Amino acid sequence: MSHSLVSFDFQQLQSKWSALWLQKNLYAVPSSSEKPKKYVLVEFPYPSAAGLHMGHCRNYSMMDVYSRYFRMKGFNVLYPMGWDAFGLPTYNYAMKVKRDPHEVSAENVLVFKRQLQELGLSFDWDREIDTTDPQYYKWTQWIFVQLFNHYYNAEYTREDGGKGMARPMEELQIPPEVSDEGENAVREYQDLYRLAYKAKMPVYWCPFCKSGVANEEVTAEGTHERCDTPVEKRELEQWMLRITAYADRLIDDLTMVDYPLSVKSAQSNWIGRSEGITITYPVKGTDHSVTVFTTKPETNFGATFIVAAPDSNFIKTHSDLFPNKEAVDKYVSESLRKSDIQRLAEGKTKTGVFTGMYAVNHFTGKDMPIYVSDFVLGSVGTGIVVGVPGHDLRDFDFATTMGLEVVRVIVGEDKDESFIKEKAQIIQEGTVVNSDFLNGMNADDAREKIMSVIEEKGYGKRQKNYKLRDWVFSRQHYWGEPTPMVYCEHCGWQAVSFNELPVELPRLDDYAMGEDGSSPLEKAEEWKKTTCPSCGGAATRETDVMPNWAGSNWYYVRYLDPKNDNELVDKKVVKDWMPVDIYDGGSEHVTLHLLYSRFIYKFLYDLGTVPTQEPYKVRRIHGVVLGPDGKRMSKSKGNVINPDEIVAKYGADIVRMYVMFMGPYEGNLAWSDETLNGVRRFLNRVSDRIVEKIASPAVSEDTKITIQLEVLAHRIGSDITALKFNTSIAALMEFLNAHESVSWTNKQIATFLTILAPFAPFLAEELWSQLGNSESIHLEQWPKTRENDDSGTIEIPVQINGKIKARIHVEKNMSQENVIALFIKENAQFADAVAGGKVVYVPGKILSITAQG
RNA sequence: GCCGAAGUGGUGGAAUGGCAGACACGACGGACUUAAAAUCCGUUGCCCAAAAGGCGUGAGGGUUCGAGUCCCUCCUUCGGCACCA
Repeated sequence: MSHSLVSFDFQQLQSKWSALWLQKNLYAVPSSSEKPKKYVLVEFPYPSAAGLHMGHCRNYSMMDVYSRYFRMKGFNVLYPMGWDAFGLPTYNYAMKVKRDPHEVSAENVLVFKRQLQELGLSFDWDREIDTTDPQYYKWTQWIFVQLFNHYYNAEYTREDGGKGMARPMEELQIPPEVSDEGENAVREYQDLYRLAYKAKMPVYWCPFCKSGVANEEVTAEGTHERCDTPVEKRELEQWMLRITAYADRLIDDLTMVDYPLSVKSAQSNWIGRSEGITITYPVKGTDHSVTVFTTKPETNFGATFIVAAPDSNFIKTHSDLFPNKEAVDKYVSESLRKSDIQRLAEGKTKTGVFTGMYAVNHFTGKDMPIYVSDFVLGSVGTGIVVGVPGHDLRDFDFATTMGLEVVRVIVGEDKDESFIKEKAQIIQEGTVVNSDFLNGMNADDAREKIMSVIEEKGYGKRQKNYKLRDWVFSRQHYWGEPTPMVYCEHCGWQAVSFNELPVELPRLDDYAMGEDGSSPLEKAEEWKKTTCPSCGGAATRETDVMPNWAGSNWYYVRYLDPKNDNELVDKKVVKDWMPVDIYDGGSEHVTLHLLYSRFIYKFLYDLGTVPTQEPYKVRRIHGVVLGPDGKRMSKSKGNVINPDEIVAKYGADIVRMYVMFMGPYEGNLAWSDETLNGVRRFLNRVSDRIVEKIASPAVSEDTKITIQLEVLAHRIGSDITALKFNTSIAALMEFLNAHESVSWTNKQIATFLTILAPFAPFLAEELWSQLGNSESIHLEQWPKTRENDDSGTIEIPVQINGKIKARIHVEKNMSQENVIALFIKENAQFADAVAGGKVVYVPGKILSITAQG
């Protein structure tokens, strides 16, 4: 491999300096310090067999510059790294090559670590964590046990004044009629409230991964987001986490954090809170009733029918009463066979069957026929909706198909009461009509009014509804944290006691998943056998493991105290460091990982383990490095750029600076060898010119260069703070372009190298030592800064009626009067314009004149 | 449909309401070289032969001495959510 393209011997520099930095443990971060703290977090990678991706290089390099800058500014900066090694890719790969995932994972970690170290990233390796290390997952399991041992008291007022808190199970009030029935009844009652609970329910199942997957991991196309296989639904008994208990806090606390608006809205869309009311209508001729949920009760005078979902409880429990039972049963069994995806694919034509029963509208007294239709989802609200065809597009479609009455109850300014489809919606700021006591009110007031009436008369109750579902937390895999639960015939599910943690993953002869979907751990007969923590009798271990999110929910807390064997984290240490000051990551994690980790962190907050309500003060979303063809890099497209090859060819400094220079932080940017060449030329010039300047430094100081260096230090500092790494590098280039042909003093050379150091740590260190320094440049303070050069003269444009007509040289601090006088002296032809017009002088920027007429 | 982001040269992209196109790539011309690579110098938004001049930040309005930037109305692209009641 030829180095002739690079004018410095980067291989020699890298091996020399990285060895020395490691030996001196240059980037070790003390847990406590007089300095202000800054916690810089990047998403930790799963170490796949393919090695580091170019995207990792870019993201970690950018935040490395950020960390190095703040270190030089006097902060105690924590920039840690670890391994999210329980990822599915590692497991799938191990299965493919038929090896123990432990071994494969350990090898991958070594490759990743070597690659990261070669890039000169300033991680504190003493704090390295690995989610597959039993000393780490001991605490992942501990969190699970705590979830099992707590319930959510939504009425509890916390110390911070907020409402709702996880409380120990012992505090849960057991109704007397339950405790009268004995121990088993009490246990069953408690199980209904635990934050981790086992439930048999239809869950998505991935036939490729042979495992259940969370709703959140299924794409809109109905495929598993990890492997793109279409998912099925199966009934499985699974551990669930009651994330829904935290739904309000997960939405409301977004006001406490600085995330991009798009991220906040993705989070709250995902949780999908809607506020409305339930209404219970009597079923005509029976003593039964039907309960709907609606967010638009002000339209209730326009309600003309009721529709229940095929899988709703109402249909299940009333089917024998329906006059049209036969037709209903047929429809229900047909639609239950269809998947959600199928139903949606069948298009907009609504189908349904009349049950033969009627509900009575409280307000109009009219009979509303009760239908069953699959456009209503059993899992949403009460699984039953009230049809208001005048103001809902779906209801309108259904009414049209079934020939049902349409009543208009809200009109816009045009007062048009016709029933065309386009008008079948709520009119913003509309006026209520045809609605008795609501007539003439605007829609918002009418909603409040009718909700109060509904509650007063006992027809229903205000309620919040969420799209968010509880989190399926079981996977039928091998490569995950064992769920620390045992099953006892007498005592039911019991948590493993603290001194038994961690429950280690047993080694197996065959790690493959069972064809029937059973966990590979089912085969660990000896491991499965255990004793019940409660009665001491024989018990069996849970064989499902946790999903790959489990370890990444809380890893940023463990970095603070990675070797603590007595607590998840030391109380004082976590108080000193949290929250994370900036969390850099990808857009693919803005819903799931962010939501899950915020949930678990809030739970830890309720336990008193962590000191703040939110884990991440600032979240930023970096862009993606695309292949040279502008598409996402992938093996199958053959457009993958391998970091090892590029680093071997150009060296770490050039690669680091190129990936930052290629475009803005948040941009998705195509790889370009040509642009990389520009950076290579720049660093060659830096090396060549600085070596020359060291050989013959200036004898007397050119203060202009000194001032320009101070301006440069300021500009780059503020650019780095704003994550504008591309323009920082442009500023370095501009400076060298302007001053490369003259000699600098040693002091000036030193300052320039200090500013360069965060970007090109190896070359800067080398030239620094050639300058005669024995300590590392990376322990230097950031140089003196100056906001702008306000000495000397400057050329400014003169704008007349919006057009540049002249240029004048002015002193930077000259007054408006003097500038105008100077202008007229040099440009007498504009004297009249100035005298009769409006004149604005923006110091150092522009002189603007607007002539009259 | 709802929510969010973004539209600037041949390309990636700069620009606290103040000289649009910084910086870099590419292209063209030149120097060096037997030649290539590497390096160095010059030109490079568009129109016009050039100068002068004019036109230019998706479109159209507006605010302002001054708008890529702020406001209104559109268009287009990308991302997220979606028969969510």
